[in-house]
Amino acid sequence: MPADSRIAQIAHSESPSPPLTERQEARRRRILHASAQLASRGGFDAVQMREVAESSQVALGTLYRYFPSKVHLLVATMQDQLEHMHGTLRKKPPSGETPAERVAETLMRAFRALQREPHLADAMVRALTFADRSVSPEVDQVSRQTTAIILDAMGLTDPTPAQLSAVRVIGHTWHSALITWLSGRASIAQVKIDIETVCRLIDLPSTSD
Amino acid sequence: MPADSRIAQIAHSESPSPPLTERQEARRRRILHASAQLASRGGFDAVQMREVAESSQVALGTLYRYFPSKVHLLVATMQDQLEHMHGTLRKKPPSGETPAERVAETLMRAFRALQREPHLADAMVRALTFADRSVSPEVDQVSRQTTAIILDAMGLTDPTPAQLSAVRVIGHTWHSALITWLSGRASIAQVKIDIETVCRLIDLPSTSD
DNA sequence: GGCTAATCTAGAACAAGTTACAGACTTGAT
DNA sequence: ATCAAGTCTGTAACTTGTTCTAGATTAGCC
Repeated sequence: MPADSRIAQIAHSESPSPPLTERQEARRRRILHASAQLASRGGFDAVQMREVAESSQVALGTLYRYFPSKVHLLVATMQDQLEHMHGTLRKKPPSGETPAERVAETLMRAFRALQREPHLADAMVRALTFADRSVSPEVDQVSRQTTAIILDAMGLTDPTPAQLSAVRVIGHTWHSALITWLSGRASIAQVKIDIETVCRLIDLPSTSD
Repeated sequence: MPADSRIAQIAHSESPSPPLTERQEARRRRILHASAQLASRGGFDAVQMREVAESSQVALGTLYRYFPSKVHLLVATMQDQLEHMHGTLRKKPPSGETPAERVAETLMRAFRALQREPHLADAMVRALTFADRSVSPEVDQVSRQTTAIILDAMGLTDPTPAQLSAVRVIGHTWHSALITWLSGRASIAQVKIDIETVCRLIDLPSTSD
């Protein structure tokens, strides 16, 4: 069997892969840091694999061993940032009365954070939606993380299927609205309205049948 | 002034550009046809510019004069297909009682059409969400077309702002759900549920304030 | 028909993602 | 300390999107 590509899967404790050594963990961090930094400068296009490699002091081949494609790298970068954001959001829970208000508040807070680094947001979101099947596990992980953030904001531990569907739809809207904003086709105000609109789904009485 | 790139804008009667000659119109059709054909075979990756050029019997440079990038080409392909689909949908209007039902029915019908050519759908949708600012006008046109289809299904001629926002959110959900299906992260059943869920927004009493 | 500007063709050249490979370095087991 | 297996490095090659160029063709106009 080829000795290759065992590291790539380790990232998000899925399978029982051998743990990374300290130096490997450090390499991985350097790479993610370089990726985020380059992305912050010029978005998706500015994250060039050769530059990431150089800037994180790693050979190109090594970079590819850790992240098997540019999209993998950027999705991993997003996971990283999302974790960070989830932590931040936890500290100051939303203050709204209803679940819908709290979710909208949380998403708008996240949105404002992204506005501070629009290029980074661009790189991550474009990678996410451009990802093909080979990145599905990683993208799915991002979805779960997003779902967790929304459920957190709702204050629910045990959602019904109808609520889960509403949460998925909110996630859809969130990503897609973000894209329209990033590509200059929607204003911040419009994104806000759309988020508030979709959040009303939460307070809806669940369907019967 | 550079004589270049006047053709590219003509596609969707926006500015008063000189009309295409017959042979040019034919070239344009050949290119779009080749693009759709290659996309049907293997999705986004299978649409290779050199192949499109060869297959439509046009020089590479000419291809780029008509469509300034691969994404432009695929978005134009989508416009083309959408027009076709809008025509088809018009012929058999949805039968549901409420606007929400009719919209859901229409979208599911469109979804079934896409399922017949999943690779083509993949190529078009990936291009659409990957498009950067330079493609905004074209992407926007696709959005308008989608909006028109949804409004048509609702049977509305003069929507309120709240309804427009609901329609936008439905469009977001539609695109994003499509992507999750195309990349194998959601089942057809799940897409159906999400569409039905978001369509409930339509029948909601409009917000005051 | 002949002129001029615009367009088209063929093909080379360039850019960035990805792969391949030979040799140096680490790691873990003995 | 030594050996084998696995990793990392540096570099070249390959692929596909995109750009460039020189020469042929076409379209509109006299």
